[in-house]
Amino acid sequence: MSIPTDLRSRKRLATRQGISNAATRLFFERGFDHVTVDEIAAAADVGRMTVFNHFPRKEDMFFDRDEEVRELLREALRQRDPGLAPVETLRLLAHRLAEEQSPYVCFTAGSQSFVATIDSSETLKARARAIRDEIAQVVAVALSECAGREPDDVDAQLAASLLLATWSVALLQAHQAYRRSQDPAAAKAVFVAIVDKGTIGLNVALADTPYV
Amino acid sequence: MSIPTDLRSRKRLATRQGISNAATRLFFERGFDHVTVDEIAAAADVGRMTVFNHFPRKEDMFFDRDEEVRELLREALRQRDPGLAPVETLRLLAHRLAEEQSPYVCFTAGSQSFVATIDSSETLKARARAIRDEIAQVVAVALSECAGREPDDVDAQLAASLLLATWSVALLQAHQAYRRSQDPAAAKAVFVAIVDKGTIGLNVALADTPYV
DNA sequence: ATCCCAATATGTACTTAGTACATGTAAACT
DNA sequence: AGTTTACATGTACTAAGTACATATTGGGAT
Repeated sequence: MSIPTDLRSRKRLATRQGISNAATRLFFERGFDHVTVDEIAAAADVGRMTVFNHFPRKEDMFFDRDEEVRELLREALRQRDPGLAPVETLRLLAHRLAEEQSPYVCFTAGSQSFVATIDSSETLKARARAIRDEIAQVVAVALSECAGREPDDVDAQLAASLLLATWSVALLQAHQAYRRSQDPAAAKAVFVAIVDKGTIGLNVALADTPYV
Repeated sequence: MSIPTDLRSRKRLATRQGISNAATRLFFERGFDHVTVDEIAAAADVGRMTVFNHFPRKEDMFFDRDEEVRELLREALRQRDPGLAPVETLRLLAHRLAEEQSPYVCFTAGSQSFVATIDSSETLKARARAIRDEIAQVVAVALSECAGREPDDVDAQLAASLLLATWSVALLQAHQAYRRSQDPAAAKAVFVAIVDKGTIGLNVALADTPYV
C-alpha cells in the first residue's frame, strides 16, 4: 500500500483512482446499469480504452477490494494461534471484523447504499456471487494448508462452502436488520448470532477433520 | 407435460424444441462461448429474433430445466410425511434422486459433458450460481411454509443456504470422483456421504428451529 | 366460407460491453 | 541525446440483447 516514488506509477495510479472515483460516484447516483463506460470515461476525462486498460470489466470498477478480503483470510489462517482450530479462528475473525467496524463488515448509511446498488443490478449480483465462490476457494485452500492436506481436500471444500454460505446469510440479514432498525449494534448482533449458529453446525459436521 | 391438442401451441413447442436441440448440439460440439446466437438461428432454420422470443438469454438454451428442480423441491416439502422433519425430508429426497439416477443427480458420460461444458464458460458458471441462489430462495420459502413462519424467516434462509452449499459441493465432488473412477456407484457414494455430512451439521445448528 | 383477432415469427435498427491491433507520447534508462 | 518501455488512446470490430414495426397464420365468430 506504499505510494511508489516512481512518477510513471504515480500517474498510472492517479488515472486509475480518477476512473474509480468517477465510476463510483455515477454508480451510486444512477445505478450500475444506467451508467455506460463511455460516460465514465468522459467523467474521468480519459479515453474509453484507458478505462478497460485499468478495469477489464465494468464490474471491476465497483468491486475493487475483493483481493484484500482474500488476502485477509489467507493471512488469518496462516498466522493463526496454533492452539485454535482453523474454523474457530475464522469465527473469531468474523467477530473481530464486526466489532472493529471493518469496511468489509460494517453497517452504516454508506454500506446501505453499497448493498442497495448491488441489489438493483443483476450484473453486480452475479459478480458478487462469483467473488463469494472465489473466496470460498481461497478459504478451502488455506484450510487444507493448515492441515497439511491436498488443496482439493473434500472436507476443506465442504467447510469453506458452508462457512461462506453462513457468512453470506449473516451479512445479508444483518444489513436487512440495519435497514429496519437503523441501529448498527442490532445489525452487528444479528451478524454474529448467525455466524455462531452456522459455525456450531460446522463444528459438529466436520468434527472428524483437522479443521475444527 | 401433456402435448397440447392446439395446433398453434404444438407448432410453437416444435419451434422451441428445434432451437433447443440445435443449440445444445452446437454447445456440446464447440463450447458455449464459441457459438453465436446467429449460428443457432441458422442451424435451427429460424430467424434470430425467434431465438430471443423463446429464450430471453443465450444461457436459457442451456439451462432449460431449472424450473423443474424448483417445482420438485416445493412439492417434496408440500407433500412430505408430517412425522418427518423438513430437513430430513430433503436429505432423503437427495438420497432417492441419487438412487434413481434422476437426471438432476446422475453420473454418466452425458452428465460429464454437461459439467465440462459449464466448466469451460464463465457465462454458464455465472448462470449456474444464479440458479443455485434461486433454488435456495425457493427452499427457504418452502421451509418457512412448513413451519408456518414468514417467508423471510432467518432460520429458513440459513437452513436453505447451508443445504444448497452442501448439495453443490456434493454434486461437484461426485462428478470429480466419477471423472477419476468412471464408476457411477463410487460417485453416488461420494454424493450421499457429503449430503449426510452437511445435514448432520444442519441438524445441530438448527436444532432449536421447526426445520429439523 | 369469410372475416376478424390474437399469437407467433421475423425484419430492421439500435445500444452497449468487450476485444484486437495500431499508434502516439512521455517517463526512464544508457 | 538517443533509445526503450509503459501507458494512454484511437479505430474498427464482434456479439448479446432491446425496441419496435410488420408479416403470417391458426382459431373462433358470423
